[in-house]
Amino acid sequence: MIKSPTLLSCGDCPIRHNAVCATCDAAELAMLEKVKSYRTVAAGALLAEAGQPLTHLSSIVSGCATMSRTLEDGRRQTVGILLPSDFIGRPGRATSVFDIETLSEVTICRFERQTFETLVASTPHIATRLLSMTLDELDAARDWAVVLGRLTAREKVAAFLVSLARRQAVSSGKMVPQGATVLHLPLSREAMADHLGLTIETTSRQMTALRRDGLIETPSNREIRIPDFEALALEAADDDDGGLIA
Amino acid sequence: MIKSPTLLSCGDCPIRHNAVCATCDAAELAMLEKVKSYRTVAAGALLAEAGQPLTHLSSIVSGCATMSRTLEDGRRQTVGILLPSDFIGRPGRATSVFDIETLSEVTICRFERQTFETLVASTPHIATRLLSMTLDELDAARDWAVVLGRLTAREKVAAFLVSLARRQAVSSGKMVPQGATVLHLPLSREAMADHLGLTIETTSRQMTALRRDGLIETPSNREIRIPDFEALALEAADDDDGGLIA
DNA sequence: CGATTCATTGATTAGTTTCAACCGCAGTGG
DNA sequence: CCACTGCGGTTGAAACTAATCAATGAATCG
Repeated sequence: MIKSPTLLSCGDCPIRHNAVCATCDAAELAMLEKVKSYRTVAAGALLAEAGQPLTHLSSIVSGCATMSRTLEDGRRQTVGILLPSDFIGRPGRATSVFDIETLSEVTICRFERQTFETLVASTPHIATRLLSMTLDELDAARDWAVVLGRLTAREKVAAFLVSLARRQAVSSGKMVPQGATVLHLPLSREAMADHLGLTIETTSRQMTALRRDGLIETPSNREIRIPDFEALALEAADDDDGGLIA
Repeated sequence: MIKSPTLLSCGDCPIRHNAVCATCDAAELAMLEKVKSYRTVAAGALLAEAGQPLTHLSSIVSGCATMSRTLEDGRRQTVGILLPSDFIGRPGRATSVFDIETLSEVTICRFERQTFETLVASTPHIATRLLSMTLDELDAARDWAVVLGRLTAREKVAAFLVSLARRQAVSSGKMVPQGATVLHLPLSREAMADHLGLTIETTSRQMTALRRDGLIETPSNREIRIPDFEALALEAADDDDGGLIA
């Protein structure tokens, strides 16, 4: 399950400019360098479990994971898709509130909780960045509440593809997807359904419907081509214009 | 709409120990005192509008408000119920992402954005407290996603009453509601429905059903008596035990 | 007292879930 | 080599939950 990590210096780190360390200067990076450690985990692993102690805080360096909660009777809701530069764990709380499960092989950059909390307290660059990231996540979580509470199944699926396309566009440099876009789906239909508050079947049907209507093409199950991004965004009913407000 | 504020010193402030200023010392309070101003607004006022500039950040001192978004076609989702000590506005962003609407007469303690952001940068006690509050809100937003995505109408209504009872218990000193509890509903059925992702009619029917089943009593439309809090919590299916993890 | 607003209740409809079957593909072992 | 099995995904039919449409009741306010 846990593979030996590839050594990486912060300067070469792919999430150097997006993660919690984004605004750190050279001296601060040197401190982080001393206390960080990488870990690579196979797909399907539990990085954290609801109610269980979480000894390390970490950033996703590569790969994809979900944050979810499962009710006693088995109903599951995924409350977040974790992609590179996303943060795992909650400073100031010793146990995890959600399950964190890897969807692909995932490499994380981790810090022992106590060490990290000391660092936050003593390094304003990190504290400020953490606050900013947390505020962004809060906005995203509330945006998602609108999707879960008020959109139809078709709109939910469209909204999910649109949000994923936006995140992949951001992390690959170009800020906003436009016109034709190709999208790699890091999730199974089941994981999508868990995030959308739908069943697998409904999710699949809506994917089929979007394909039938020419809004998406599916070269393979995990690849989506969006011929006209704006048209798909329109299906999502969410009047979010891409979050360019900042 | 805007009434003349009652003068109040921070030491006497009802949210002194719960708001963003909770961990400030006397010197820090003195600084806040100089730059704060109170404002009291009638029920039904818009404190902020999605997409519009938000010049002040504030804390709710008394009263109740909702944070919501409305889609072009009129569908509305409330993403948060704001009660005393809750924070309004997002440091680092000049415009509001949501509508903030008062449900009752509301008094807020407000700070000009620039001033507050300077204060956050220079006062670790405020920055830390703000981070901690934001993290709590993030957890709450994600918890609510589970409600919106996976609970039935009956469970949603029960979950809402349970969460409101918990918040009112916390703010009135006792930490956890137990046995028989009386609850003041600051929201109309419509506001409840908007928060639950349901229609007014369904919300009303589920209230009736919970009353029929003896889980709640309704002396008036805005008053709920919960004879057995644990029984109601059980109806909510949400295995949250009250968030005592902190 | 009529008008208005908010809440409840009933009947019907629509959208999503549930139950079930089937397909395509990859891995496995006779 | 190829039937067998397991898994993820798709599709169909029936069941069910919540939404919609419509009417009534209760409370508040000029």
